Amino acid sequence: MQRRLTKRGIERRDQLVEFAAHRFAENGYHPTSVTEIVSGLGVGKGVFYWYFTSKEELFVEILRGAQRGLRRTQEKAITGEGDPVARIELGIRASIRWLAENRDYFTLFQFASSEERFAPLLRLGEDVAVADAARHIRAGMDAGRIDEGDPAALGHAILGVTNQLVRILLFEKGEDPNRVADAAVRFCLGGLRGFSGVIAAGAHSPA
Amino acid sequence: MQRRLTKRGIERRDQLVEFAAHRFAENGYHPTSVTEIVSGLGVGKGVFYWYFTSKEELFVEILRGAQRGLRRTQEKAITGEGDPVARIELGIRASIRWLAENRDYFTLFQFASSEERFAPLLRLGEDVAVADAARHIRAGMDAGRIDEGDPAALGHAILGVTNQLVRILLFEKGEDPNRVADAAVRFCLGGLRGFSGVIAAGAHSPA
Amino acid sequence: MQRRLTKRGIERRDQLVEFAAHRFAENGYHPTSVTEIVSGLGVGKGVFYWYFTSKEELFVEILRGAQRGLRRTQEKAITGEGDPVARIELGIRASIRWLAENRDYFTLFQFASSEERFAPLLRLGEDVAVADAARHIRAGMDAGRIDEGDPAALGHAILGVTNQLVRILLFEKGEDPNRVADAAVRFCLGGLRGFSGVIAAGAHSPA
Amino acid sequence: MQRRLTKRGIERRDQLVEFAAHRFAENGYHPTSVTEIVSGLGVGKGVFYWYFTSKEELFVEILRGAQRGLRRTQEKAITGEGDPVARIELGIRASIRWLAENRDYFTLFQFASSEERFAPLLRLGEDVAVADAARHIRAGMDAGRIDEGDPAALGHAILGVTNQLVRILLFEKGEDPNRVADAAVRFCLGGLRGFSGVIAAGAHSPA
DNA sequence: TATGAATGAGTATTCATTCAT
DNA sequence: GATGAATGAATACTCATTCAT
Repeated sequence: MQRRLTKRGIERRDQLVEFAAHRFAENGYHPTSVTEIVSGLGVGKGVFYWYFTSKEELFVEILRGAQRGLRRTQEKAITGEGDPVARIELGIRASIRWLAENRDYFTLFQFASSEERFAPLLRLGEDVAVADAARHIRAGMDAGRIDEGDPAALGHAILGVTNQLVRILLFEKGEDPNRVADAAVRFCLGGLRGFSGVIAAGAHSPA
Repeated sequence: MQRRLTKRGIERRDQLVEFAAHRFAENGYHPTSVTEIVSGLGVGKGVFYWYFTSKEELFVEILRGAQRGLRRTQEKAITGEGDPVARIELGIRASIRWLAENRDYFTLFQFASSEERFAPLLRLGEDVAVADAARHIRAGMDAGRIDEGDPAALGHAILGVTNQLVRILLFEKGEDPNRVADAAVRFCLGGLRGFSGVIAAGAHSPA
Repeated sequence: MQRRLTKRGIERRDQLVEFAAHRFAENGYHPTSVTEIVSGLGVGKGVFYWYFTSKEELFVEILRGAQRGLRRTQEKAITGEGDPVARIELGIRASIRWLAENRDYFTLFQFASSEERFAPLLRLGEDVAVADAARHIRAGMDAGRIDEGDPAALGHAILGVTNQLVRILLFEKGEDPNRVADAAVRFCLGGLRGFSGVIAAGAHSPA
Repeated sequence: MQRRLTKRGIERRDQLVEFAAHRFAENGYHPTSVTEIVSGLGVGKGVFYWYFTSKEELFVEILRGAQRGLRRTQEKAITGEGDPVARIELGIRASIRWLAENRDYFTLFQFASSEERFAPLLRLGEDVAVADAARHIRAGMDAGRIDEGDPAALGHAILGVTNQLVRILLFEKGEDPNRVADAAVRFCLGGLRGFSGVIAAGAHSPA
C-alpha cells in the first residue's frame, strides 16, 4: 500500500508491525487474529487496514524487515576482515548474536518456512545469505583451506547447523550465545574441511 | 480415542490418516479443513469424528507415526555395525533415504516445529534421535576419533545439516538422495572432528 | 452446489429460497444480509452455506426459478391457439397475470437488470421470451396482419410496455390485472400495426 | 447541504458529481465506495463530506440533475410545435437522443428504480414527463387522432417502449439513435391508435 | 477548505464440532 | 458405523462516516 504518512502515521504503523510480530511469534500467524492485534493496541479495526491491505501483507513486511536486519548485522560484522574463513566465522557469530536478540523473528522464520505462501520469500533471503557465504567458501577452496565441494551446499549446511543450535542450545536450553556460537563455528569449520567417511561414498545401503 | 475397530474400521482409519497427511503437507494444516478431508474420501463428516476426537488428535497421530517410521529406518540401518562413526554415517544416510521417500512427513515436521501446540511432541522425537547419535558420538570421542565436546549439541548439529540439505538439495534442487547423503556425511563427519577457528574462541565480537 | 439432499434438506432449501426472495424483493439484494435471512428463519448461519455457496448463487437460483415459472405460464397460455396475433395477446395477458401473482419476482427482475453481475442472466431470459414473441410477429407479418419491421425490436417494445404498465398500473395504482392487460394488449397490438409518424422518418431534429 | 461555495468550490463539487455518476453507472451504487470516488479524484475524504452530507445525498443530487437535463431537452424539442401527436413524437425522439448521449444516467435511472429509497424520486420525475405526454395525448384524443383511453397509462406505455428499445437496440446492439427513435415512434403512435384485440376484451383466460 | 487518521458496526464466509436418524 | 443437517463463534475485511489538525 502506498500512502503518504505523517509522523504520527509512521509511528502507528511501526507500532502495528512490532506488536503483530510479537503476537505472531508468540501465538502463531494463523491463531493470531487481526482483531487481537488492533484490540491489543486499543485501536479500531480500520486502523489495521489503513496501513496494510491484508494480514498477509503485514506478515510479509515483518519478514522482509527481519531479513534486512539480519543481513545488515552480518555485513557489518565481516566488514574489514579479509580472510575468507574468518569472514565465515564472523558471519556465523553475528547471525547467532542477532538471533539471540531477535527471538521473535527466528520463530517467524520457522513458521514462514512451513507455509507455501511465505516459504519462497524466506528462501530468497536465505539464498542471499548462502550466496554470500558461498563466495567466501569458494575463496577458501582456492586458498586450499577448504575441501573442494559445492560451495552453495556447504553454505546451506552452515545455515542448518546455525539454526538448529540456536533453536536448541540458545532458546531451549538457554545457553550463552557466545558458547553457542563457539560450538557452531567449530562444527562448521570442521565440516568445511570435510571428512571422507568410513563407508566409501557410493557404496550406499540398499534402498 | 480408544475404540475397538473391525478390520474395515482399521482400513478406514488408515485411509483418513494417509489422505490427511498428504493434504496437510500439500496445503498446510490450518488451511486444510476436516470437510476437505472427508469429502476427498467421499465420506460423511461423522466418519471423521468416529475415529478421531479432533483434527488436532489426527495430526498428532500422523506425527507420531512418521517419527516411528523414521526411527525404525534408522535403527534397522545401523544394526550390525559396531564402529560408532560408521553408525553415525549409516544413520544419516538412512534418514535422508527415508525423508526422500516421505517428503510429506518432512513438510509436516517443518510445520509442527512452528506451532507451539505441536513443537514439544516434535522435539521429543528429535531428542530421541539425537540421544541415539549422542551415544555414538560419545563412543567416538572415547575412541579418540571425535573431538571432545557436548555430544548432544553435536547430534543437533548433524540434525540441522541433514534437514537443511534435504530441503534444499533434495526437494528444491531435486538432486539424487545418495549424493545429498554424501555431502551431508562429509560435512558432518568433518564437523565432528571440529576446527578451532581462526578467531580465538572466547574472543567474541562486542555485543 | 451438488449435494444429495434428504426430504428435510429439500424443505429447508426451499424455505431459504422463498424467504430470501421475499426479503430481497422487500428490502433489496444488497441491504439484505445473510444473517438477516438465517435469523429470520431461526437457524444457524452454517445452514445457509450448507445449501448455497454464496449469497450470489442463491440470488441467481431465485432468478432462474422465477424465469422458469414465467415462461411456463406463457407457454401454457398459448398452447392450442393457432392465430399468431392471438398468441401474442395471450402471452401478454399470461405474463401480466403471472407478474400480478409474483410481485416479489417482478421486483427482483428490476434489480437484476441494474447490476452488471445479474443483468446478463436476466437478458438471457428476456431474449428467450422475445424470440418467442418474434416468431409470432414474423408469422403475423407474413399474414399481412402486422406491419413489416424488425420482429425482435417489436418484441422488446411489447416487453417494455408490459413491464412499465405492470409496475405503474398494477403495483403502484393497484388496478385490476385484467384491465391492465387490456390496456397493454390494446397498445401493443396497435403498436405492431404501426404508424408512420407525423414527422417524416429520417427528418430528424438536429443533434 | 447548503453551503456558500467559492468558484473553486463549485468546480470541485461538479467534479465529484460527474466522477461519481460515472462510477455509479459503471460499477453500481453499492459497490462504489466513497473512498473509491475521492481517491479516483486524488483528494482526501474530508472533501467529500465537505460538499455532501452522505453518499445517498450525492446520488439523489445526481439523479435530480439528470432528470432536469432530460426534461429540458424534451421541452426544448417540442417548443414551437403545435400538433399534439407531433409533440409526442418530438418528445420521444428528444428523449432517445438525450439517453444516447447520457448512457450513464440511463443506467442510474435503472438502478434507482430498484431501490426503495430512490424509486419514489425517480417516479416523481417519470410522473412529470408522463403528465406532459398525457396532456398531448388528451389533446390528440379530443382531436380524434388518438383512441380514447387513460392518457396517463398511455404515457407510461410510451415510456416503457422508449426505455426498453434504448436499452436493447441502442446500448446492447449499438444501433443508430435515429433508427431506434424511428422504431419507437412508429410503435408508440401505432399503440396510441390502439387495436381492440383478437380476443374480446373482458374474455380473460381463467386465473 | 482540505488532509490523513481513526472508528466500529457490519459483511460474507469458514469451519471444527455436534446431533438426530 | 455412517449420513446429512445444523451450530455458532470466529475470521478477514469493508466502508460510510467522523475527527483532529
